[in-house]
Amino acid sequence: MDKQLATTLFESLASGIRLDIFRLLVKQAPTGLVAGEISTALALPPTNVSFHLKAMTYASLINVTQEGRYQRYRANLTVMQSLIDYLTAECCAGNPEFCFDNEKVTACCDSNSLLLSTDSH
Amino acid sequence: MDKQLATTLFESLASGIRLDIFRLLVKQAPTGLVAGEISTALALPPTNVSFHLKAMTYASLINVTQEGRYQRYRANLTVMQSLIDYLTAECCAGNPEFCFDNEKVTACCDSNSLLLSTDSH
DNA sequence: CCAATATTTCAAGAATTATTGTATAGTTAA
DNA sequence: TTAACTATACAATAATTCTTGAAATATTGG
Repeated sequence: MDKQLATTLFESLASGIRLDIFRLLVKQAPTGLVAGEISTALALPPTNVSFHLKAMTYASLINVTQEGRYQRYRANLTVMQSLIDYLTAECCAGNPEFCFDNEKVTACCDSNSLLLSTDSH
Repeated sequence: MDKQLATTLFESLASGIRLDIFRLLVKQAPTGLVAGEISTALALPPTNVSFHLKAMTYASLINVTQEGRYQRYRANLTVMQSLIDYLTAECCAGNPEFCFDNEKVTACCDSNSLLLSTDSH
């Protein structure tokens, strides 16, 4: 997870519509939804949804697969986990005592040491 | 953590400059830095840094305290932790098996149950 | 008070992003 | 093949965000 990717992912999440789309797709994992279903569920014009889906796909926040005439979108939960790891590393980095309550820091850092593999921590 | 706050925070992190500022302040926690130090460290015009600092402060991603003629900025690690919790809840929500590797899911969900207090999970 | 310093506000323009209707491309089923 | 359907591409406009220099505000030290 480099800065460029992190920035792009945050950009992808920094819109009410895109956040709605992502949360909808997480709820529908692993099946996902086709574009029309997303458009209907959020009551938005198909072109607008398509615009945001394209941006989110480019950012790798979601994936798309073709199913005949449908385009099925799924949340990319792997990259989301990487983003959480990145954010956790940013937050904890050298300063766990200011990031977490005392009673929580042990649980957090234990899980971090398991979840973070490559990062220095 | 409601959607509005989450969106605002993602917006705050969705710029290379603001991400640089935040990472710089995390590294300097808990002392923080005054505006001029940030401007110098990142080699950016003071007005531009001020613009971003204002946005980040409004979003509560950072805090500011006055020290004479200086304005000292600090990373708000508490809200960052809330954001990580929110993102974790979004990511895991109902679908831990698609979010984490099998060997990691136990560690993750254990820490989540400790870290998440109000959210249904 | 005055001069120097630190930071923000303001204003203007540049750049980017968002929204929507229309048109196009691709797919399916009869 | 044709008609219906799904989704995206395109184009135009609207809206927002970014960047920067100049001016304004506030504080300190002499």
